[in-house]
Amino acid sequence: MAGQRTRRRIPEATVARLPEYLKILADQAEAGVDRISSDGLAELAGVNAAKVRKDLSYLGSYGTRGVGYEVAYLVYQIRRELGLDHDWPVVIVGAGNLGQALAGYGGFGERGFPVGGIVDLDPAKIDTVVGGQRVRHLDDLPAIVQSRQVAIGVIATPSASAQSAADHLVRAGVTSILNFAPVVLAVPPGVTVRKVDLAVELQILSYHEQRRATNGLRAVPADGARGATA
Amino acid sequence: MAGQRTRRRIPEATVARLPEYLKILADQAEAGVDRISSDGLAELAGVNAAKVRKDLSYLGSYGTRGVGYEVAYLVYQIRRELGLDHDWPVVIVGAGNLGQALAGYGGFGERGFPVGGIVDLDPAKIDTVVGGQRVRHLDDLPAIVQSRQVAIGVIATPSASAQSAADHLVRAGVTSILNFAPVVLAVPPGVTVRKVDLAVELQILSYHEQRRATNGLRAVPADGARGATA
DNA sequence: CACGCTTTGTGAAATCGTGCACGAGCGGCC
DNA sequence: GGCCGCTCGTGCACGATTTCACAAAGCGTG
Repeated sequence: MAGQRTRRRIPEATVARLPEYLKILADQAEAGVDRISSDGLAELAGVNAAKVRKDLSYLGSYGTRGVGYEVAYLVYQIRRELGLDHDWPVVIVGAGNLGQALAGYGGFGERGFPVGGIVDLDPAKIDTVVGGQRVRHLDDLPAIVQSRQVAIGVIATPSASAQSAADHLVRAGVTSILNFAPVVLAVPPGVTVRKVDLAVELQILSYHEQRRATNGLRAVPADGARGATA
Repeated sequence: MAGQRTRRRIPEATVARLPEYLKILADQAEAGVDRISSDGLAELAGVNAAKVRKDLSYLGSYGTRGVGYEVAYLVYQIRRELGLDHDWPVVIVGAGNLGQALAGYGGFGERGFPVGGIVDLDPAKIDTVVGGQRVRHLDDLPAIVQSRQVAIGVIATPSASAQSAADHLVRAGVTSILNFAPVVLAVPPGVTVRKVDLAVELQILSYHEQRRATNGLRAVPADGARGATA
């Protein structure tokens, strides 16, 4: 019972799908569904049933042959594996348009990532209140990170300041960064960075549109989550 | 000169990197750099040089051996391949927190994706002005899509309305969707969907944090754009 | 004009991810 | 208690992607 250690290394592709499964399973649990088959989950997630089984098998053998998976238990196991059995406060760097929207968007806290602080450099923004948080000066970053045990930083600054923001975060002790600025960050080994770039997403869509126009009218499912026919 | 047709099918993984290269190259061009080697570009993009060469080779043989690539020409070719030689107006569905932030964020227009319209269902939001656009009723969607030749829709609604938003978009003639709602959309074949889910990104970071805590302190680069040591 | 240095473009090998097919295990029924 | 039907877990083949390694091809120099 004492925290079974992580069994094996989970492939990155699987890790990227687990949150999706988790969301669906949590919804199902709320809707009163007790059990689900790999087929059922696959349909809801828009993926192949074999993939679901293989993905879940990395967590352990938590299914029952002939029956399926117990939803609640699966939710528990995925949460545990993803480290979602406790909250992860995040600190947002940059209280501009995007930073404010992120702080104001309640979705973070609900899903286990409460905003532990917002910092900025602009004196005009400091001490204003955004999403229930008082904006503090960048210099306070180390104190915020220490006191609230923040491990995840969100960069919502203009591109030009993003690298500096990353440096500050790393120096303050943050080891995971979600970067919204369209620049490639340099960070020391041991720090994980993920990037979200809306322009990139749109440009990928543009490619598919362009291709549809140039060649015949061919269906080209995109890489991410693709929809299935209803 | 008359639009060389697309040479081959470009792998999806490559398509996802081209916008990154494009961004870097455009920055370099602006900084006055004329030529760049696969090595140089690789370093700036945080990837392997061979990968850069292979990626670019899908566009054609636009490099000069012993010299490198001409930045301006590469920019031109990537833009052409991605279909960025003209603007792609987008329509935003949902004028809530996120929709407003997206419309207000100037980055879209600058990068060739002007906001061609915003629609919502809430009478309280309709006719308010967001990011220079008057919010219109969802019923006006077909008219907006037709008149402005919109091919790309952005879903910024609550989860519960996302599927309905997608249905409206598809019916209005949109063939590419960028979905910010944390749900799997069902769309007919021929429609491309990409999903951006902040909670998923954070949960992936959480996994890596959790793993760092459980096992030794091991460096685990994430899937997306990872940073290199400075 | 030939040589050597540099950097591209690309086969081939290695790795990673996906999907199929099927044996194994479980619950329910007779 | 044994049989049947269902669904998981997984070995295997396949396809996609990454990486390596090197021949081909410019460019500058003597």
